[in-house]
Amino acid sequence: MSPPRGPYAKTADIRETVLDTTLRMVDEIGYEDLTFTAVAKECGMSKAGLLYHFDSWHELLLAALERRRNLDADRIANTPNLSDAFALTFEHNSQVPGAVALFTAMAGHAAASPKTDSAGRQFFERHYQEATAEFTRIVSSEQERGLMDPDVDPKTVARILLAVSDGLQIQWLLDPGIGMAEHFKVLGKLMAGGFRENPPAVEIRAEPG
Amino acid sequence: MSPPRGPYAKTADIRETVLDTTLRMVDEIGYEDLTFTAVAKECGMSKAGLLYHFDSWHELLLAALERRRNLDADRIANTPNLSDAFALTFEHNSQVPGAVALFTAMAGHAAASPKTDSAGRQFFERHYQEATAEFTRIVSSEQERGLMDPDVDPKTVARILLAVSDGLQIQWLLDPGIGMAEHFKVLGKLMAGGFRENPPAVEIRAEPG
Amino acid sequence: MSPPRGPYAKTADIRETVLDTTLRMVDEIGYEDLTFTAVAKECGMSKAGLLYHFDSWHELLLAALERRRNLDADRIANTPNLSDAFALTFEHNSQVPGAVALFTAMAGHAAASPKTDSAGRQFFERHYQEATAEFTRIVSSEQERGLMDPDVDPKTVARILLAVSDGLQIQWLLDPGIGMAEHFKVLGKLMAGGFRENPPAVEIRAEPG
Amino acid sequence: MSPPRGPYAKTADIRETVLDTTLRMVDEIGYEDLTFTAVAKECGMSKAGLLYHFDSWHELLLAALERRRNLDADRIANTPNLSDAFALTFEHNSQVPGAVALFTAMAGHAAASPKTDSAGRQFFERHYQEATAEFTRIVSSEQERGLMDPDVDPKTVARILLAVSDGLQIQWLLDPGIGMAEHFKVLGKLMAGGFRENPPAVEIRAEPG
DNA sequence: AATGAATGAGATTTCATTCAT
DNA sequence: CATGAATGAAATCTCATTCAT
Repeated sequence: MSPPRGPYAKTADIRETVLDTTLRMVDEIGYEDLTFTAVAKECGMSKAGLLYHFDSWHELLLAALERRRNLDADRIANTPNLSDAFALTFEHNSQVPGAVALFTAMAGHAAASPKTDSAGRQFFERHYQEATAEFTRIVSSEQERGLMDPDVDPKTVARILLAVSDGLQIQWLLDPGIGMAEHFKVLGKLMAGGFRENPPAVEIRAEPG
Repeated sequence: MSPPRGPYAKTADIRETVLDTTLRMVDEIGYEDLTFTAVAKECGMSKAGLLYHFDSWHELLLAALERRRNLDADRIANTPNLSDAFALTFEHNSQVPGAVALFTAMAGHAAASPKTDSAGRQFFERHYQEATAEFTRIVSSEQERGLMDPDVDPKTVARILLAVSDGLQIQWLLDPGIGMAEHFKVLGKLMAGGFRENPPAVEIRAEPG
Repeated sequence: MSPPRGPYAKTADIRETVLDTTLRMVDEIGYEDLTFTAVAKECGMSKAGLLYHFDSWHELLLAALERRRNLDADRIANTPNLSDAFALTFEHNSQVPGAVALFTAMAGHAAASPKTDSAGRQFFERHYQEATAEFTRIVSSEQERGLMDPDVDPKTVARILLAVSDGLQIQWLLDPGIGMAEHFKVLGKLMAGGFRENPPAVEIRAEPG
Repeated sequence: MSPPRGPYAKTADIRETVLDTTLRMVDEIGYEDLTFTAVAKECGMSKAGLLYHFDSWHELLLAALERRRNLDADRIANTPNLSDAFALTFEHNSQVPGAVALFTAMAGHAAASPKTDSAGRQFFERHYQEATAEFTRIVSSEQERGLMDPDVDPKTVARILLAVSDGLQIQWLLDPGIGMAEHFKVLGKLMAGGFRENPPAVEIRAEPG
């Protein structure tokens, strides 16, 4: 029942610390300059010491993305409101551009190297399944409340929204002048279609009237 | 004083050949395994020889992306129809997943390293400006033809569509089972909003009227 | 004063188990891929745990070779017949190519590093002394029975035979097609010289008459 | 016809120099402490520079063994006399114990790892084929001159002699007190069998007749 | 008797780049 | 216009070993 021993708890803590350090660093120095050596040093550990906790650099990276995903999931888990979920996600991502870039780069790699990067593929497939499920839930909720066309497949819409989220991020990184609030507003309007003239959902963080 | 024209033409030809080879290779072997050495060999050139034509590896990569962009721009230049433009872009991208991944990775890098990668940033800023302009033109056209809410800012919609395009790509790479046609259809419906019941725009490749 | 016997017996048992595991593994995966870590895991022990029983990896390896030697010595201890002794040794060695390779490699190292590997040198010197003694005994026996020229120094012949054994092994590993029986036959003939036309000794395992 | 360019000749020279340096070093410091880094430094080259000439460390090592083999082959190429060939080979080997150990270790590895070390296996198979052929030639010559039993297969004898050579080497390394001359003498006697009472061949370096 | 954690030293290899020719 | 040669910096990872518990 209980985990093998006391030290194990400590190990889990160390993993978390390392993962958080990795996520912090990737935003500070960018994912291309993020190296195993640098992470080890920042953690006050030797490279070999770090490899004791993670089997490889690649595995550590995936674990870091997974940790971020868990934090993200918690964030929107109780958000029934589409625009709020969207805004929350975006706001957080905006603060961790490096992590976003890392995510995208690794996703690209996993997608392009299905044979040699099975761990990566596995991770990203699951990530998108879960993320899609989460957004699907929200979209369905909007449909039930009459805020969105009930005839469209909620899962399809969820994937589209996920894509917008990923894609807008990149544009925003390259040009922070882009006003995201405005984009959310327009997106909400488009999503609502002709169903409600002033659907509360499109007002970012607005209290429904 | 001015150098003879002949060599210049040859140089330009070589650049083009190299760029096309690079784009072909990135799809065959993935951008992470694409190395300067490999490109040089495939071009039947020594590394030093290749560096005569391009100042650096990074510059070569950016040049390759630029070449792809030119080809892409030509493709949708005369497409007034939104869903056609969308489908055309996607169809081409689907055939060059490696180039898409490379693009995204370099964009991420440029965004995350504004100081050290000014060339990259410059390239991507211009790329998005041009791409946005292109899509803006199309969106405006749709609005003029009464296929889309004229009150929304066309540029904002254009950026959103661009984001969908970039984002859906990644999901599709990870799960080719995703039916893109279906997503286009739903996207079209959402874009059209309540303006037309069966707006021709949502029919992929359909002739209006 | 003296520690209780129980733990000692257990320790000795564990050492034996580890040694046998090591010998088994070296044949399965080759001596170059045989690592301390791998042995520990296969023994269901941690690395630190294994080091409790053996002072170092090198010591463990020497101990493993010593164990093999003991098994080998038992095998030919009661064999007065030269060709039988030869065949027995070879047959066993053929089934443990990894151990043979390990032996040779460590012997080479010990010979080449007399200063830094005194334990190794000590081991191999003793090994050859004992092996030579064993073969000398057999050669003498053959001479007494009139099967071999009594004028040659039996110890010298013993060393030569030992050398043939070690050397043929390598050739056989590289080309298992080499028929060892044939080589034994010829070797026996050469050893017998002109002393007996059909000396029983040269017929491998054959019943005389 | 002519090789591509002038510089090629220089490259061949460099390879030879590196190979000779490697062979010298392996005798000075032993093959287990011989590293790529050390060889590069001794050659006054960077590691990367050295890798320009050899694709990998393993390849360099095999090339070094091949060079040694060529030198060896030249040495006995014109020796029709068995004991002379034997003595020549041994004398040289005695001066390069490290190379002998390296050879044996790599042979063991190649034999034990046929799948992963195909280059090694290829090298050693060829090596033994050629060495066997050389000794076969000499043995046949001895038989023709009536110095050896003509009924035995010369190739089989050749392999046995090769084995003695490889095996005695190890024993001699471990105990340089072993008098090799004595062993040659006995070996010659055994080889000659009853054919000649005082066959000139058994006198090391003796002038026939 | 055995473990989890951590280390240090070093290994090979990759890769864009430089330079003289 | 192009090459062969050489480099430097860094990368990930291996492995036996140590130490406190």
